[in-house]
Amino acid sequence: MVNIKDIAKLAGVSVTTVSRVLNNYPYISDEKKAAVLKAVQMTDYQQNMNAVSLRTGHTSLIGVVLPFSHHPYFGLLLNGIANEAIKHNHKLLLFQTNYEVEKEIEALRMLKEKRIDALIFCSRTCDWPIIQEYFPYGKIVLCEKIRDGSVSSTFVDHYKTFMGALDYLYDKGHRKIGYCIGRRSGTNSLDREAAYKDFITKHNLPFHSDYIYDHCLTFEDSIKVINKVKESNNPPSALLVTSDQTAAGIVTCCQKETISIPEDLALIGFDNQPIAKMMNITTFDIPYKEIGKKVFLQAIKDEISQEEITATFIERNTV
Amino acid sequence: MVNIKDIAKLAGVSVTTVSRVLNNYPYISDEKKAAVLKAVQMTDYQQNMNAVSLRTGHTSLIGVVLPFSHHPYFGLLLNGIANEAIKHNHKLLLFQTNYEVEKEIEALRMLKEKRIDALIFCSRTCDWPIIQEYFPYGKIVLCEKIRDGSVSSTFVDHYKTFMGALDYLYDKGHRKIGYCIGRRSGTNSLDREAAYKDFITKHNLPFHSDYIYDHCLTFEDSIKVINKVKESNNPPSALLVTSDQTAAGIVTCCQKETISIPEDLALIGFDNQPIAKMMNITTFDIPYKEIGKKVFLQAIKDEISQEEITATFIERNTV
DNA sequence: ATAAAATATGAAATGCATTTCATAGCAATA
DNA sequence: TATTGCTATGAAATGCATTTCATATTTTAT
Repeated sequence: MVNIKDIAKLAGVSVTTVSRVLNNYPYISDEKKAAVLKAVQMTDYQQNMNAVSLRTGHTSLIGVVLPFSHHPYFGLLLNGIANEAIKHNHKLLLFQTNYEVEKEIEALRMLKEKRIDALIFCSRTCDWPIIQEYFPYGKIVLCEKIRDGSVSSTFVDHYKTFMGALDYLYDKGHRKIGYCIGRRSGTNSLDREAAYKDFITKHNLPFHSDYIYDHCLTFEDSIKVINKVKESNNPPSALLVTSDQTAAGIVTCCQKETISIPEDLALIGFDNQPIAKMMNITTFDIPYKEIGKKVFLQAIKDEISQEEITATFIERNTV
Repeated sequence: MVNIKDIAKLAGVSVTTVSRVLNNYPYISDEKKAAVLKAVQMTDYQQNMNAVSLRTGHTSLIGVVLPFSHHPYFGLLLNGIANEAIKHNHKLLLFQTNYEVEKEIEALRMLKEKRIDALIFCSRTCDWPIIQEYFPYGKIVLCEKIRDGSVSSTFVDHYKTFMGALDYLYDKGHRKIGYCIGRRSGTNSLDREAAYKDFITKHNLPFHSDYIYDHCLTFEDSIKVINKVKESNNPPSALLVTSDQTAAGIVTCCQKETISIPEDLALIGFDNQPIAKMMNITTFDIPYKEIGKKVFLQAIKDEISQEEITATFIERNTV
């Protein structure tokens, strides 16, 4: 394999000059530059990026942590990040964690190993202090609201959004409201739970723990929800569904089960995915690609910043 | 930042010994080993993987090329690859190409730059000779049928599968069969087109170019299909839909439009996604996670191999 | 008892490119 | 004219860890 030394010899210059040509250093005579370029061409030379990274201390690689990539939520986010990465000539290292802490730590460790310049957490399971340990080793960016201003993040205020949705349903007359969520833990989920609890307290409504439907991520997860709703002798009259996929599934299920929407069951989805538009589901538009873009930009910037993204309510026909 | 030299000094041994301890070389006295480990612990030392990679020539990084990650097809494939990568202590570098050749070449270049050990193409746009150029620089694995045995691949025989589906529809009495596909180009699409053309030739059926519906990937892409079907004065009586997402969308559309399935329009989907089961769509099960797993294994193995994956027909209610 | 094999350790070479330092000619400025 | 700034180039140091040699001490085998 040909290296910079070979090029130098071939072009009759020093390795310094070769390096300078390769890195567009301005003060090089045209002859030497041409000679180097010719040698590169002839030998089909390519820098060894491990050597470059060792020397310069950075890799143009950004880590992305997400539990799985086959859900539209993460798919879209990843898409947004990837598109922006391309623009800035960075590559992405993917860490699929299945929500396992050990995998998240592995990703963090790669900051320390200098294999990545920064790390984006699309979602996390590990505790905050673990993340903090790795602050010295590179930029860490999250997709959740951060109390202290210690790291950059781009986030949707889920408390606010959830409360807005709940109030809307309340105004429409609903008193038995439930919600479907991907997982109970995680900052974003806890924020929504807090909103839900504050809401029922505010309006003096009874708390039904069975109005909270867990593990709702996909289209088919709706089956379990509708089965539970059918079995209940006091079912909710409205559901907040944190994924449009599941909301669409619920609509489909209800058609089969002759549960009419919104009369028997009102629905508010989240994400404003194309399927929600197609099925006329009232939802919140959340610009995931935009979030992906922002989060990437934060990852490559030196300054720490917090960006709040607003979810916009889209009224359609399921309430 | 503390390096191996610092550890050596601290532990009172040579850097060689430190390296050996770190790499589990067998012949080290217990005292020295303990001293090194203690120094590592104390200083929170972590190897610089760029230096390791520079020296050893490999990175434990595998590149994955795919057009986009927000479609279940690629999401599932990626998931399968990622799960297997974890088992083998490898990480994935993601190349999202949007089917652009330039991006694919960038991915290939990273083999040459020694940033990745191998490259998996989930889908490609670039021509074969371009790929061939990079054979010397690392293992390349594809998800398509390979003529010559020059690279490893895991693939579904789409010609065979498509022909099987067409024959099935023919036996059921269908003579006006169309199909929905993601893109017209690409080996897999061309294989299906070949099957389609051979099929109509075999049965002496007329070729309607408008029976081929392009750009069908997502649920909502079904709208265009159904609109075209409605407008046609000689619409197909059956459709092969290469993505269950789109097939599910078609089912949903048809419900609204009161086109009854399978009477007015028969449907065979592909992928056997959960949504197909839920909506009772006749489809082909294609084990994408399994393909992902295989393809990863091929990427880290030295030998070249070709693995054919069989798509299994699942009869449900849309034919 | 002696040769061969196993255990244990370190100095120095190596992988490859960037960057600092040093040097020198030439043009612009004071 | 003297001084500063720009252009141009290369030797050597540097980033960090692995691996090859070289060497020495113990064991084991013959």
